[in-house]
Amino acid sequence: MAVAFQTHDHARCTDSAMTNARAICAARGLRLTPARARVLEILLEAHRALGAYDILERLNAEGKPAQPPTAYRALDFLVSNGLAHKIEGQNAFIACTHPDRDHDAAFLICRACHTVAEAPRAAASGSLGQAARSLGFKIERTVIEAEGLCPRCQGTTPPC
Amino acid sequence: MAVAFQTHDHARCTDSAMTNARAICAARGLRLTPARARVLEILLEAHRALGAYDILERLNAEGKPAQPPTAYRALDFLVSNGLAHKIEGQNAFIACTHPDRDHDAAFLICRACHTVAEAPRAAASGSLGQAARSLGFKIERTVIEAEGLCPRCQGTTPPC
DNA sequence: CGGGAAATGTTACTCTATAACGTTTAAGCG
DNA sequence: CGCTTAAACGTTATAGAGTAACATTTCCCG
Ligand SMILES: [Zn+2]
Ligand SMILES: [Zn+2]
Ligand SMILES: [Zn+2]
Ligand SMILES: [Zn+2]
Repeated sequence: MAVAFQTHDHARCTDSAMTNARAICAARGLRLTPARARVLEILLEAHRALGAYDILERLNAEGKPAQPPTAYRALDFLVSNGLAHKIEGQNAFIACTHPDRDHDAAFLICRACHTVAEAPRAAASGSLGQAARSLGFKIERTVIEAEGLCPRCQGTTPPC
Repeated sequence: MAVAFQTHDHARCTDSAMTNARAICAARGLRLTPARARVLEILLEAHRALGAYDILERLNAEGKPAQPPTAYRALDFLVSNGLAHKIEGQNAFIACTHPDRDHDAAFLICRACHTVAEAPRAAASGSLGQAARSLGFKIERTVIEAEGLCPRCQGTTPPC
């Protein structure tokens, strides 16, 4: 975990993540189309959060002129299937580092180098500070938001 | 705490919050100007997160034509001084329910009625789930983001 | 092969947020 | 009190993020 904070063989890191993503999609009957795969690659290469328009720029730089919906559709797919996450505090997206299952996650985001480490959700269920401390990460600001149903709305509202 | 989930005398609730805000600003030498006070009132009355443009609409409805910077400046002031918070997951703002000090906070947001309860940061340092359970809130999705300095960037980067 | 659903392309638009600059207001001081 | 100066505000324009709507293509499945 938190490989992002260590120097590592990043080409390998990206490759194995792509292979893993393909396997996951195959297993679940999901279509990792070229457009979606390319966006995931872009996210994996960056190893940090990218805005939808950053991704668009990269796509356009490759000769394929793309409009916003192209990027957002791919991102929606990746996020809904747990292959990427949205960093709400930055309106940006990042590839998931352990996409075994649909999951919420907790993030440690460096404001200096912009590296993002994803902590398994369990670490944050307990104390986020603990996870940070064990990584040597110094927290300056947190965004903690839980969405769901309040006591009054339970039972009176459809589950989705 | 979490008064938002209970029916309560909301006029009183709003009044006392405004009085409190005035006292805090006086004590800290901050200027709670009419524009800022009005935005805070609007937030308090709503008792839920409002977008900057929702606030603008209300301001304009009162005969004072206002442009975006007017709302954003007031919101920036309120947020930097701990009198309001930004809900990143919704690009929206909410009045703080216990603005004794500058603080991060954790939020429980009902997706049905949009009520927002602010849990003291301490509750989330431990387990957010625990705080939610004790309120009867059913969590469906969480946004947990910590910003700060990663091990590599500490010492090499100015503190602000 | 054909029918239908999923995915894409394309255009236009909405919502969110800030830059930049000039004017007003008001706190602080001799 | 009148002066200085910084903070606050008004205004215009523009940047950045996200979506609606509809036509077209792709591809799965029978
Ligand atoms: Zn890597
Ligand atoms: Zn993940
Ligand atoms: Zn608060
Ligand atoms: Zn509710």
